[in-house]
Amino acid sequence: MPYRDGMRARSEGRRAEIVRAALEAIAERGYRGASLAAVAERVGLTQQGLLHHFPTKEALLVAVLKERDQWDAVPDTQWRVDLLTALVEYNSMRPGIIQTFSALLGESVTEGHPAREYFTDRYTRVRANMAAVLRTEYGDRLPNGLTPERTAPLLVAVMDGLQYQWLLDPESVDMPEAFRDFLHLLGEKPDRS
Amino acid sequence: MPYRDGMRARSEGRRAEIVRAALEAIAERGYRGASLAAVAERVGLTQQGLLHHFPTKEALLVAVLKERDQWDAVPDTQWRVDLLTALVEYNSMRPGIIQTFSALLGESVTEGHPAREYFTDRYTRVRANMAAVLRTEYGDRLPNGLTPERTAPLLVAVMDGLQYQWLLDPESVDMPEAFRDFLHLLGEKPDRS
DNA sequence: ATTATCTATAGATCTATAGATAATGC
DNA sequence: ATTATCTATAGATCTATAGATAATGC
Repeated sequence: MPYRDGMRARSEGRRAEIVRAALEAIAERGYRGASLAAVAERVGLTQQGLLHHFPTKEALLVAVLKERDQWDAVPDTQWRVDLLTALVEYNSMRPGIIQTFSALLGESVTEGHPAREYFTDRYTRVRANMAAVLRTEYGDRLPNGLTPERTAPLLVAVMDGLQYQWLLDPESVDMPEAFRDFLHLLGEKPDRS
Repeated sequence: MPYRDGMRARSEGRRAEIVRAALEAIAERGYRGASLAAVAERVGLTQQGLLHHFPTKEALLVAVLKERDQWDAVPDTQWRVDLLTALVEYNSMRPGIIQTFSALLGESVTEGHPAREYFTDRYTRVRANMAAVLRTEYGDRLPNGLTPERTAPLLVAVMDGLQYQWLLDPESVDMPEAFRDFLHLLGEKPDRS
């Protein structure tokens, strides 16, 4: 069925362009501050033209969040602590994306924000996933005695918190180094062969 | 000079009321999303009445940030790690305030946000201060070998990151417990008597 | 006189709907 | 026919200014 696929392919391409533009606009002004017109301008459309592809502003946000899920799409079962280090290093090379989602996270704690549920669910999932990763690599207790479940929220908190400090002052904060320091704090991994 | 003092006292009282209302409005909608009219309504004023006390929206934000500086106004030299634990416990009882400043921090990483410089400067100061606190209590190296300067950004990151997780899902995240876990990770303090 | 507050209003936005026009692909 | 895009526009907001009115405290 070359017709339907052709249509979808072209349409999806346009939509992808728009999502990319939305990511940039949100990085600059947050979700509430990013107008549809500003996003549209980035892809050479009028605001009404954009609404042909996403019927509401919220629909566009949903697409942005869906896009985010694609990224660190290492399958949940294949995460390892050293991949986290690599992820932080990679992140430190793309401030734009980090800025987008740090701004969204900040906004999402306000009442009735359309990304609130997304982030709540995501953190629940990520904490559980990180706990599983830690258990695989350290066993039921880390060297310092903490359980993986108690350590996971700290691991996630450090990643997020460092991003804010780094975005505000990249010269003063070496994010990857700081994250490695945190892993060092967790203690040496036991030999589990 | 009872006249001038009287005037200032009454005026300052009104201004303080307005700042309090602004803190609440920002917690609910962020700075960009909080309209002057919404703040004014909270104190029974019209939007134009409010502008008599703060000539612009940004002037009101500046007052909000100034207020923030008053709080953890333990003199820089008198901080101790166990006061941090108490602070985190105290914070966990006032979600409103934490929400206000978590929302502001998130917004502040976007371009040209009026609180950006405030937060940049604040984090520089807080990191230096935390490093000094750690040095006083642990000496030049923590038990795990990290210097106070390398540990300080992690300490700050954990506090901020935990706040987001806790605001999004207070049932699932025990913020004070998690923070104590982090301090445990730093290792036992040496006897420095 | 100074201070606090109000009404009226200008001038920008912003999201979303309605409906026209052009292009595309059977 | 379907899809993509545009113009026109409704209806809400939003910040800020201008200027009137009332209250306060010498």
